[in-house]
Amino acid sequence: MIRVRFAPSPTGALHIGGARTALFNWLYARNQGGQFILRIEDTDQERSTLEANHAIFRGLEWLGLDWDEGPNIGGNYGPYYQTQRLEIHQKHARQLLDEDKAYYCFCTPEELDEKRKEASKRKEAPRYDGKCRKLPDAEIKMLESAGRPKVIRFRLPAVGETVVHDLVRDKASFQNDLLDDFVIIKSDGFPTYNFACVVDDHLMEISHVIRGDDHLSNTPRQILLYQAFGWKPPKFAHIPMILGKDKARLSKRHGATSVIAYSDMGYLPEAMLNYIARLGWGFKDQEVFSRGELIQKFSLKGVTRSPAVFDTDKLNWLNGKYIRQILPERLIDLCEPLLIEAYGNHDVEYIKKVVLALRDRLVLIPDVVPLAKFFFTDDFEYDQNAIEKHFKTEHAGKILETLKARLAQLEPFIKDKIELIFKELAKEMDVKLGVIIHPCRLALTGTLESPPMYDVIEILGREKVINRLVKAPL
RNA sequence: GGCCCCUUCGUCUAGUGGUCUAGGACACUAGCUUUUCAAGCUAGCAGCACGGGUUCGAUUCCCGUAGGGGCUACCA
Repeated sequence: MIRVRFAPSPTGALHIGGARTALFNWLYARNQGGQFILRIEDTDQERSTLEANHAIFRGLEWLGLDWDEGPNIGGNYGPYYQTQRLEIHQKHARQLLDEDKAYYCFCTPEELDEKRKEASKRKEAPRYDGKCRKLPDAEIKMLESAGRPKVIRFRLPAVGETVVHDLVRDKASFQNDLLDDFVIIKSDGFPTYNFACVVDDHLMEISHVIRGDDHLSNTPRQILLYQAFGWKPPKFAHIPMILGKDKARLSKRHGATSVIAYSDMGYLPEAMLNYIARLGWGFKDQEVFSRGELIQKFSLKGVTRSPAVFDTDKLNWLNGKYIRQILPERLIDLCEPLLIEAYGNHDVEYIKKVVLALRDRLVLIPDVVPLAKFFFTDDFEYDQNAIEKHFKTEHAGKILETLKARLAQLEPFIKDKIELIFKELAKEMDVKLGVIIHPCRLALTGTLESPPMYDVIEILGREKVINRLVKAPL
C-alpha cells in the first residue's frame, strides 16, 4: 500500500511551496490508489499556533486536497498532531538511550553557541564536540538532581557513508563523519524534527516521503536513525524548491506567498492547482490540466530536478483561461458580492449580463469591479483625449442625436435590432461603422474600451442609454 | 568555511548519443479579426552556463570551473 504524507508545521499560512509539496503527495497517492495522510508537526512550542493550523486546513481545502487520515477525520495511525505523540517519541528515545545509541547532554545553548562561533573562526566545521558523550551515570544523576536542563543526543556512528536513494535524483552520498551527534529530544521534552519525523513516518507506515529538496541534507541523519532502530526506511523523493523572481527561496519579499492570499486576490483554485503542478513537473507539451488529468498523468518520474521560479504572468494567464472556462453561474457567484459591495444592490439578472459581457477581459475576479463601473453608475469620468478625438468632430452631435431618437423608438430593445440602427445610420451618412460607434461608446462608458457596443446598449437598457446620449459632454 | 544538490529560450518545461535547423507554453513584438479593449488565430524574437575529455558523432555520458540553492539549530 502506498502511503504518503504532508507534514507541515503550523507556524504560518500554507504557502506556495508547501501547497506544491502537498499537491505532489496527494497526486501520487491518488494516482497510485494509495493514502494521503496529513500530520501536523507542531513540536516547536514557540512558533506553532492554532491559527496557522487552521490556515493550513483552509489552504488545503481551497485547493481541494483532501486527506484520508489526519486531523479532524482521524485514522488508524493517530494521533496526527505530533505534540500528542509525545509519549511515543519519548519512549523511542528511551529505547535508544537504553541501547546506548543516544545519551543525555547538559551543554547549554550559550555554551554550544560559543563553541560554534569559535569553530567557525578557526574555519572548522561547527559540530558538536561530544562533551557529554561519556558522562558517567553518577554525574548525570547529579546534574539531573541539580535541575540542569538536558537534551538527548543521538550517538551518531561517524564511520562510513550514507547513501540516499532518491526517486527523483537517483542518489546522493554523505560521509558520516561530517555529521554530528544531533539532538533528538529537546530540553522541553519534545522531539526534534529529524527524530519525530522518523519515528512517525515509520509508525504511520509511510511508504514514500515526498518533500522539498531542502530536506535532502537531513536525510542521512534520518536514515542513520532508521538504522539505529533497525527499521526499513521509506522511499524518498526530493522535489525541487520554488524560488522567487530573484532566484532566492520564495519569501514574503516576493509578495504573496500563502495560497489563501491568492484566493483573496481573485485567483481560482483550479488555476493555482494547475500552475503549481507545473512547477517542477511536466507532462509532454501539455499546459492545461484538469484535476483528473493531473491525477492520471502525475508521476515522480516526471518531476524535475532543478528549482522553479514562481512566475505570476503564467499564473495570470491560466487564471484568465479558467475564468473563461468555468460555469457562468459560478463566475457570477464569484463576482456578485464584489459588485454589490462596490455599487450597491442590483437586479441579479442585470449583474449576470454584466459579468458575462466582461468575462473575456478578466484576469482576476476583482477586475470585474472597475470594468463594470459604467454599468452601475452614471458617475464616471470621460476620457479627455477621447473627447477631443470623438466628440469634437462635426458629426458627433448629429450622430448622438440621431441614435437617441431612433433608440428611443426601438422595439424590441435588443442587440440585433440595435445593430440595424447603427448599420443604417452608417450607410445613410456614408461613413464606416466606427465613426458612429466611437462617440457612442464614449458617451455611454466614458472610455474607448468596452464590451461590444450593441451588447452594452442592450444591457444598459433604453433609459440609461438615452440619458447618457443626451448628457454627453460634446 | 565544510558537505550535498541543481544548471535547455527572460520564465515554466519537452527532448534524444546522430531524426536538434533543439519542441511547446507564458511574457514580449507583429499581423489577422474588427465597433474599441479583451478573447481567439497566425507569425516572429529568444536557449542546451563554460572548459576539458569519452565517442566516428555530443544538448544528451564523465571530470573540472563558474553560478544558484540547500543543510551545517534544543526550526521544521
